[in-house]
Amino acid sequence: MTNPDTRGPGLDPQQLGTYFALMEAVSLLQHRVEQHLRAEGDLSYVQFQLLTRLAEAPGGLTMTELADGVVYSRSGLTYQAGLLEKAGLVTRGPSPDDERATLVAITADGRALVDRVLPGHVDVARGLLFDPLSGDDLRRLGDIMTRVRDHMRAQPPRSAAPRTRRER
Amino acid sequence: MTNPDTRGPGLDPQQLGTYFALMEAVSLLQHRVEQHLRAEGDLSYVQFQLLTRLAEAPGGLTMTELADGVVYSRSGLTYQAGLLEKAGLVTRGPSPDDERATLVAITADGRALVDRVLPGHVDVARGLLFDPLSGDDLRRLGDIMTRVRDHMRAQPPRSAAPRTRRER
DNA sequence: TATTGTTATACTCTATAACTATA
DNA sequence: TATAGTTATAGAGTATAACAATA
Repeated sequence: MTNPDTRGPGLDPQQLGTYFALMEAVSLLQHRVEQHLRAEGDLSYVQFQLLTRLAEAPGGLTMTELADGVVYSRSGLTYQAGLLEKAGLVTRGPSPDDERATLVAITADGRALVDRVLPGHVDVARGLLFDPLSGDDLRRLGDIMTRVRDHMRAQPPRSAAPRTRRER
Repeated sequence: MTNPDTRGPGLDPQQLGTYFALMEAVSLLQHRVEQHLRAEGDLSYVQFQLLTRLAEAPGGLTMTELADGVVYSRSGLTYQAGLLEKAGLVTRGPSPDDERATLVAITADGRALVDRVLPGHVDVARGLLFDPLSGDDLRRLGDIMTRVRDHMRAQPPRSAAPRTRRER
């Protein structure tokens, strides 16, 4: 009957509550932010992430560098980069350093779009996330989430070698 | 050139950093958690959410109640409920109170699956989220995110009446 | 008339595997 | 042989609109 008392250890109710509150809050935030980006710039959040990352990389990034941390598959990035290129927001070209690599760079239009969309984007985040927080809450949350993010980045992808999982 | 000094107000660098750290950390967390749920119980996170919600609703929930907070469209819920029903994890039947409503209830198999998957699920969350946090961090994060979630729940869906957005 | 839910459908996104080319 | 990237393709998920039934 999903009675907390009958479950094993490792299910600290406080951790569970914190975890669920975090996941629900961020899900709501993501949804609103996606709606805003789609309405304002016809962008998904992933595309927005790629553009902002490229906006801070003067010389452009290779596909591998660009994918890093955005988590998903190579082909997924190729797909997204293709969309951004078609929209004129990025360019793709061969890398001088490594003939295998593709260098992706943001265009002036891409920068303009980021600059146009970012203020409203942050307004949405502020209205939902920062409104109910004090200055001290904000500092603490920033400190906590920065540590958590760095910890997660350092975690091995859970399976650096599980090659096609055995089917039986 | 996306120079912070040339952007309007409302773009507090500390807020921005906190926001991005939060979004990236939770994205990574979601990804890992989805992988675990898929491998362990052949469930998406949304399906897991629906099941856990139903596990705490003795008499079952109507589709509308079940959808509430999970944000997405009616048809999306019908789709997911159909999958869960096909898998034998929930049942759907008419409501005695309102002939229009569908009552969704979790089955014994559904409960068993939740109970089987939850410990590992929390293990993943603990390894990624709670590991780098002190007890005090945890309390504070729980307090903050609970307030934020409640604030977000209270926010009007941004447009309680925007009926098909005018196309031009 | 408004609300509950389903269906049909189109579309976006993601992932796997096979493939090409360079290191 | 390993790495960078693309392509083909299949599958999951989501949203919109039209619809049926009940309040």
